[in-house]
Amino acid sequence: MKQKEKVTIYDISKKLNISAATVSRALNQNPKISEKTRKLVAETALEMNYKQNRLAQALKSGRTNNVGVIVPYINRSFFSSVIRGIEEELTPHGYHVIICQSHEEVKNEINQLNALLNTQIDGIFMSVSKTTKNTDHIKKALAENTPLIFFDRKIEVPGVSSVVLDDFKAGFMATEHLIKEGCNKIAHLSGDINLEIYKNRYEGYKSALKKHGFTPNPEHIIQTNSKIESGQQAVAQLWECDEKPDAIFSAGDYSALGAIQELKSRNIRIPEDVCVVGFSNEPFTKYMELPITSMDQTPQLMGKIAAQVFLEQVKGTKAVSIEKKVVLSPELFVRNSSGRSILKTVTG
Amino acid sequence: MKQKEKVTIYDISKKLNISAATVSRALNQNPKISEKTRKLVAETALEMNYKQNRLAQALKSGRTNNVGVIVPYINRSFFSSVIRGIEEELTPHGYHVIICQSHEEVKNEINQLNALLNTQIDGIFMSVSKTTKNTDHIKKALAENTPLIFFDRKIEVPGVSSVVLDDFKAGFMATEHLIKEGCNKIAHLSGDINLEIYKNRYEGYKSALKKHGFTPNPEHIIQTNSKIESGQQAVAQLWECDEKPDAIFSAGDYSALGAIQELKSRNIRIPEDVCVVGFSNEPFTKYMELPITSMDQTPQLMGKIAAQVFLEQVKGTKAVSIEKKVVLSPELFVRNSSGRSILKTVTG
DNA sequence: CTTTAATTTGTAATCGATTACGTAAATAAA
DNA sequence: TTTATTTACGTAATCGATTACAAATTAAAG
Repeated sequence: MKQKEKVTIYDISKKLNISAATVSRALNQNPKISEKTRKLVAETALEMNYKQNRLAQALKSGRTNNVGVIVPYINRSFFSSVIRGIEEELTPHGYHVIICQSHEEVKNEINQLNALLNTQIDGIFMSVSKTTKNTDHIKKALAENTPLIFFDRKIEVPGVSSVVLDDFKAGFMATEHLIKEGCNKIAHLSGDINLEIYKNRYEGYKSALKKHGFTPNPEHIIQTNSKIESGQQAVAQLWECDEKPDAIFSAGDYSALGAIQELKSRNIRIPEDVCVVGFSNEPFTKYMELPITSMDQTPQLMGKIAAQVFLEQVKGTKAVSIEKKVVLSPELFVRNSSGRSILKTVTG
Repeated sequence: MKQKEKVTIYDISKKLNISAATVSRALNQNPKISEKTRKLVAETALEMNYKQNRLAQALKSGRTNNVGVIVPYINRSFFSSVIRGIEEELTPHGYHVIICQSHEEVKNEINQLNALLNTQIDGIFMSVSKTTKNTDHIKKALAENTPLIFFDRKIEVPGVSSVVLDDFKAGFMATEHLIKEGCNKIAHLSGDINLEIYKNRYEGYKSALKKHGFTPNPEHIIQTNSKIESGQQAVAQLWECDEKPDAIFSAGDYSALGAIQELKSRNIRIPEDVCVVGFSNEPFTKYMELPITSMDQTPQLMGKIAAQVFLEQVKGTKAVSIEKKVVLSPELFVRNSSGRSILKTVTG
């Protein structure tokens, strides 16, 4: 098999009897090179099939044009969509996206982060794992002066930019929507309160109740994970209460789905008896025969904006640490699982 | 802000008054280094917080420990799951995964491929775009001696390994399943026949019909894209035919979903009047109230195996080009959209 | 106590591109 | 024509790690 015949600027310089420095400058559009030489070099490079060795360049410049993304799992609609957004925004700028999974384990998160730093990455995007409490590894990245941007799931670390959803508002909107549909005993299936996002959704929920003069019933707040079964169990538990809910606001679509399944198996009508609202606008929510109302997080936009924040950061003066906090507005897609007033499915 | 204080082997060598070569050897477990020195270096490296500069190492060795993955879109359940498999298999070996999207455009595919080759990637995994016909860009990668592995969607190029589903068998199985459910006028919603996968599914379909003594009705073969609307239109078109189908085997889950929606709107009962089988086992298929029978492609396994093929390839003698063709078996998940005989949903 | 062999470490080149500094050539000014 | 300026290009160091080759040290053998 033919060896990789790597053509270098030295090969070009030999062929043209000029110095490698001149070749380098010509290729980099350095103004101190005559038009004649520049053209000659460009042509020769083309015909010799020269390809710049980005490793050498990276070693010299300290920039790799690679960024890393750390997410719990990449095959979740939300995360893969964010990554798509990042990729599409950065590719035109010559960046490549390296992906890593933490599997929701802070241990993996630390390993992946260190591995990325070690690879001389130009920046890191991350959504912290559920088990992340300590921020030492993040501060370390910061100490190495590597731009770090949180998206969706963040943790408070001074100097770190973030792009997140307004989860408080989202929780508020979802709850208020249910109130306007005539519900007044709204249960909440929360996620892990250790994560800011779930905490904020919960706070938004409480705030909406308060605004409309309702008091949250502690029995109606149930912590779930993002699994279907967990939603089923939650309903089973809720229907043990003295006061049965007439609506469920779930902080996740899968638990909302499970809740709906359990409600149906109990012959409870949706949305007539109980309204259900999910969260994330997972693709499946709109495909159901009973399409599920859900909160959209605009993941692809989130990725694009995170990428833009990164680009600003690397363009700016290195000496100054920019901390930018972007908060995206959620969008509620009202569908049949809660839209008592709508006649036709909004598939938006 | 504090500058990146990069500790190099020279810093260690100065501190210990030994040569950088010795430091390098000590850190690399070179046997020609005395135990005493090795330990001393290891300790000093640790306390100085030394981190190997992988760029320098990569430049010297020619290996970056990065691999590239090119897929049409990363936020498709199938592709993101394959990527997850690749990532999980390669991370323990010190590799990082760089992802690129082709957006189903061969132009982008070529750009991304070249960009990856330029980055001195150690290997490339790819699923070709629908518009890929010419293989010059792929041969170029091969000429540069970069391991290339196709997964799912491949194109015949000598010397390229591949990991694919047995789509013929899948098409055959799906069709035979429908025949066994008592259907004898089975329509097929095909994908783009330019892609081998769809061609093979179609061939498998025809072969199953033939085996059981049926002749395919050309009017019952409809080319769709993988969109819901396309499935709806297909049903509309099929129900214009003189002979209405009593089953639909769709080469994609979204078109199957569209077909089901359209059938329902025409008050056609599923599975009593018409059975429907989809393809890919997208998450939503099992969440529907009428869960959809679908063919599972074991994407995560596909990714893992593709990664293993890659590892074998880089371990083997560089001089020899290994061409390995792995074919995975599909698995049919029979659900209510076609399982006339099953009582309860198989959610598997 | 030499001589030889085995260990351990140092020197310097290398990977490929970039760039500060310096010089030769070309042009403008005197 | 001579001097001053530009303009264009070359020399060599640099990024950080690896490694062929050589040298120095130690151990073994005679």
